[in-house]
Amino acid sequence: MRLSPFLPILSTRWYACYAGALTAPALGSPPPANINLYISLLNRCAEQRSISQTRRVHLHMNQTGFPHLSLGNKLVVAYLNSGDVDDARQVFDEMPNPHIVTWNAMISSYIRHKRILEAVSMYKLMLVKRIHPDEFTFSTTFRAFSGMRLINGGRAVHGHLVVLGLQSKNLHVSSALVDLYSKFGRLREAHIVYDAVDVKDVVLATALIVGYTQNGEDGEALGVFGEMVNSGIKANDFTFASILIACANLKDLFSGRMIHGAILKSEFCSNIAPRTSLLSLYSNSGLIEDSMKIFSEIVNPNTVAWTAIIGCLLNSHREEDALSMFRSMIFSSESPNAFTLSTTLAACSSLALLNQGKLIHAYALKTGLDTNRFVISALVDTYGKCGQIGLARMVFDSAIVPDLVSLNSLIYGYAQNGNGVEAVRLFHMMQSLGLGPNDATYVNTLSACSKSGMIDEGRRIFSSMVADHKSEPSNDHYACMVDLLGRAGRLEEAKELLAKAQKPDKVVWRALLGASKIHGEVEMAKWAAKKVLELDPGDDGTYVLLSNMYASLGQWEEVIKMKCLMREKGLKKEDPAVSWIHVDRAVHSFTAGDRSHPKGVMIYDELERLIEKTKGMGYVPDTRFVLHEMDELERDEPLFYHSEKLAVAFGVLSGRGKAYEPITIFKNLRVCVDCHNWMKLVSKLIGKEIIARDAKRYHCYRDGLCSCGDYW
DNA sequence: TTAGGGTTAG
Repeated sequence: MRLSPFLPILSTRWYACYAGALTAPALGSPPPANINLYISLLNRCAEQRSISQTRRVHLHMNQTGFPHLSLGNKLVVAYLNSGDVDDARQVFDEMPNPHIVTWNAMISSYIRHKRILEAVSMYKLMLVKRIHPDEFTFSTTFRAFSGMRLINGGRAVHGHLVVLGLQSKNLHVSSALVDLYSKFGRLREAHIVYDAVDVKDVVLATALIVGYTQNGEDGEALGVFGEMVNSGIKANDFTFASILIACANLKDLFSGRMIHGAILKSEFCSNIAPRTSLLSLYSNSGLIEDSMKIFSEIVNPNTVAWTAIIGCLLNSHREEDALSMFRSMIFSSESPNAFTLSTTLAACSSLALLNQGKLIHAYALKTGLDTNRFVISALVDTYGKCGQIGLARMVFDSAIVPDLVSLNSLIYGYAQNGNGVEAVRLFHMMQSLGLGPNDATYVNTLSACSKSGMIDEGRRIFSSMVADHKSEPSNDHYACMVDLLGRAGRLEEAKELLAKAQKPDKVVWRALLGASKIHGEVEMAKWAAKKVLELDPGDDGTYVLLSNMYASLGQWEEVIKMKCLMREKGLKKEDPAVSWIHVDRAVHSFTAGDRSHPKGVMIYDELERLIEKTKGMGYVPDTRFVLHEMDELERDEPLFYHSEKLAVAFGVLSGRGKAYEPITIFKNLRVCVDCHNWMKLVSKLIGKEIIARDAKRYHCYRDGLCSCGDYW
């Protein structure tokens, strides 16, 4: 048999395929057009999802001049299956009368490729051409409107559905509609659609359950789940994954454990989604070891499972473990996504690990995840908490669309870094960025005013919050204002303001207690402490705070009373003060009077030397704070050996002779007044910047001054 | 057709 001149277009295998279908190929001429041949070829192209073969058959059809109009539907599907929506559309547009199935295939392909706008315009084109949509059209179009976040468009399509009388019975349509309304928080409407279906199935019920959990109505989700089980519908892995999230949000360990049992008995016990939800359930209930066990039983964790376990560790304040889990993930076959990066950045932010944060930033830039708003916010937060407010600002400015959370983080960054003026400036210009303040914006801005002593500005913002937003200030806002006024010594004014709070919580009273302590107002401190303990009798921090205040005033009998009271109540002591510093890729931590470091002798020598030199510059030890972080056993240790001083001494020792680099130390509690004064002088003495991050903020000491302006 | 993981504040 002579080969056809068209053979190069098709491979031998394909030739064999059509040769078999041809009855009598004419020698020397193109194969005759044969509809059955093309149908079989196009079916095969669609099955094998092969774009190159689809193009060849298409070309072949053009070359033979075969009118492919009747084959258009097949050709469109072959292109769509091969992932080429644009070529499919071209063929589609040439067809005089595409089949409804072809319209639907086009719409759902656009959705699959996240080209939602085109999906919706396709639906509109259908209406213009007076093509009657069918049930499949509706279910895909609802998904398109849901993806575009256009509730009104979706509603209008719902209207068409009702007009055509197709609305109630079809499960696919109803599920898509429940999903659409749920995504817009319209649970009442979602539930009406759900109720209208007589014979429900697991997908429909799961869509409603997910709607409720994603809108914070977890109790309702449990209700729908109960109804579903009672009506004999069997849950699948999607249902289990979702309902466990409802239990996790409600911290309903009892129901969660029952569902865990049901999963173990089901065929879905090894599926990853329900297992991932179980992780979250146990983590939310404070059972991190159970979460770890479940994770360890997952054979090949995917990105979601890795992210979940990193988040669990973070929630349990095990940031170091969260980071090492992230490293394990990098070595696995799964790649981090935006969820993973924002979670991991939160761990970096919490530990103020600048270099780790920068590595993740680099990864985000490389993978294009740097445009994700969650990643941006987490980066702004991390840089802010690492004292790199310039970088935080750069990341914020790099966002194409400004985002409220990242702006809130930036405001807080400026607050922490002692630039209250810029924080307030940002607050005032946010409207021009098209962003409206939320509760967190006010908390952050007011706390910026508080940290920078901007009393009048804080007052103005607080009043404007009520006037402009007509919202009642929350306890958090009252706490900020009490803190602002109290720190500035206006305790009576703070007390008057507090009286206006409808139902002040312990956060508000603790703000007053803290301010009273700063100003040595014993009676007010006692009153505030009493209120805190009424609201939370187990608040050990309050006992410690009172005890420290008595100590700073030299009222030792009261100190002893407090300690006895704590012992009686079985409360644990406050966490001991720890300071740490990163040197040569290792973390070196110190507690007060700690001599356990291998270079202990050298560190103490260095510290003595620094203290002597700074005394010469006017350093006078402030002995009021001796007990601040000392245990009874260490009371005889001089004030000089506070943890942050040891960390600074080690930093000076390690940095000597090396290229310039600021000394960065961290402390788990707030930095003490004496150490604060001392570090200012050390920065001048050694001609280097000292950066100290304490529990609340950053202090950048340079040339004898601190960025906080001595107000923290 | 339905699912699980994410950023800020006191």
